[in-house]
Amino acid sequence: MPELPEVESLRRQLEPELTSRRVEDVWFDPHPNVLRQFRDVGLVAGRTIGGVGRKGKFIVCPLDEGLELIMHLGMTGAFRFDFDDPWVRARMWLDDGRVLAFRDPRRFGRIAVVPAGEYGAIPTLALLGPEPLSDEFDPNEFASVLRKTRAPIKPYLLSQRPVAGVGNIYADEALWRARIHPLSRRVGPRRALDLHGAIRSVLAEAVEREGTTFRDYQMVNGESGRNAPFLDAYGRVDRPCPRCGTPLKKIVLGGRGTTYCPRCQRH
DNA sequence: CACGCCTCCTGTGCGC
DNA sequence: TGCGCACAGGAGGCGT
Repeated sequence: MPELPEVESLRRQLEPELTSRRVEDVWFDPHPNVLRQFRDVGLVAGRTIGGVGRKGKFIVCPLDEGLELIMHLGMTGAFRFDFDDPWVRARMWLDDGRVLAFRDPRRFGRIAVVPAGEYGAIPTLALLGPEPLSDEFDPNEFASVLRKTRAPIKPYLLSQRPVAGVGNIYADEALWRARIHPLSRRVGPRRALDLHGAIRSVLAEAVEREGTTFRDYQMVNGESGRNAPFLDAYGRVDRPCPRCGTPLKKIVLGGRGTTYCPRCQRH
């Protein structure tokens, strides 16, 4: 469930704690499914963390020696300090005596150490679209990209290619706000501009509220994000559309639950 | 080659 | 009460 606002909130919490810290040692769960998700994690031992950045849903930390630490929370990933339970999949001992724990019950999270900027082994990061809250997310370019695809708009948004960081919750929210049907295969320039604005506003508001806690997402201190009560579409099947009162409808699209307003969001 | 479907994993909540 | 099952959804991989 962590999408851009959740990952950005975590990044902001981790940055003051991790910047300039040296990683004394690292441990990770030898479970085969964890090993498949992790790549060269041992290389972080002895390295100093230069900062905590973010690209879409990936946390990207520059290390010395020209390396980068890439962390992705998957569905249930979380960071805690000096924390232990059976779902901790990795630990990093820091030079201030604290231990950063990566907790991930479902083992969908990923951690990798790569040469800085070399993302060939991480395809979604290599092909990542523009950062939605930065100037690189250009409305006209977005419209032009949308014109070229024939995929239904929602799964296309989830691919991370037209724009970075949008997941299931904020895709539903942005499409509802822009009044676009999630199955729409043709999003013209006018609607593309609406969607561009909706993505920006939905994400920016959620960042301000430190993310949406629907199930699993927790901040570094264990607290929940405050955005859930402000959701208009996601998770509100059969409840009235906040705009027109029509009961919201739920379909499965690309294997994912999708909630939308059958009246406001037409094909 | 873009697209669509399946898989990975485990906790939760529902109906019977 | 207990069981079985659908569901939650990140990204990767593979078939068409």
